[in-house]
Amino acid sequence: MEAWQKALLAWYREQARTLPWRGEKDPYRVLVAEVLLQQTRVEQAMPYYRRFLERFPTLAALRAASLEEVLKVWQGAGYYRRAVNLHRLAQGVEALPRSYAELLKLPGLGPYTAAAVASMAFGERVAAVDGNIRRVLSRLFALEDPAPKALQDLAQRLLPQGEDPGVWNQALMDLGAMVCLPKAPRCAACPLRAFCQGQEEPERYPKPRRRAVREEALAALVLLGRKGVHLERLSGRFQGLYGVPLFPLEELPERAQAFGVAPRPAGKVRHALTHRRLEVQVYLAPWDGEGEDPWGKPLPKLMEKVLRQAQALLAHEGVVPFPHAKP
DNA sequence: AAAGCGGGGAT
DNA sequence: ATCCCAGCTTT
Repeated sequence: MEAWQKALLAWYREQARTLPWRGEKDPYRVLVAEVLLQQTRVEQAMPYYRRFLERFPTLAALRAASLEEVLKVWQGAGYYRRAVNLHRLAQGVEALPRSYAELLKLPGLGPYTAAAVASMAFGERVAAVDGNIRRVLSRLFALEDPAPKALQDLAQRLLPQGEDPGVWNQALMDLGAMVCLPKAPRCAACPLRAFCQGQEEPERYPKPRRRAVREEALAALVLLGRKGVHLERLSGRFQGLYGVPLFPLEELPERAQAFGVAPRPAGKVRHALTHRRLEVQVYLAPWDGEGEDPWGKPLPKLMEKVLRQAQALLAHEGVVPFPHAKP
């Protein structure tokens, strides 16, 4: 083992974060943690991790649950396809496979998650490369824009012999999360400062990847039936969750005609996604149908905003359209 | 290789 | 306001 590797492991023994899934060996629990952590901050994932495992403590419990129950627990965590895939995975396998290659075949598991489960739960010697490790290795070796495969190969070569690969992967991740920060890295406190080729200009490694944020003009149609509001199961964006009809603003006339309603404007709602700014005009119309109480359904945050907007207007007019307004 | 897919915390 | 997070899937 090289000096810098020993230095990192020594630092990790002292400074490791204490997290609910640290030291976890149950592959199902590791899997749930890793899927929740995909593009999601540790602090945000934590409450979902506890709630999800309390409700679905085993793969069998998840298999026995309905998709809607699973999405209800996932509500608010974002990237809902993750929950759909996790549920589908539970239907598809009796038990989790024990190798990286087999894990990689499961829905929703890519190179990172398969490697994380294989190394942490099964001790397989495979490097898990997440955003933290990409940044740490880019700086350590002054790589401006390493290709994913090159990075994976590099990380694999760097795995120390005779060390728990799960511990090693997590040590690199903790360094990225606590010391080798994206902006304002704490190089003075870094156990690898004597070995780092990028510390003179850490902001240069890795080169930031920017994507344009685009504006999108949408309309949401809140149809008020006899018992509540008309809900659809959403596809594409917010896949699997429920909400009122949502479509490009210019489609409003044809959509209204298709439902046989004459909607009136009820204000607008803004919602930000990672690379989209949504401006949603809310429209309201009485509707010849049943409808339902939306608050018991798994709803994306955007739909909560839309429904609150509609409710606020109606409350102002003295109407209570659906029974249990969310507090 | 690039785009689509949530939500929220840090700066 | 912008960035980016223990990424994956589809095009």
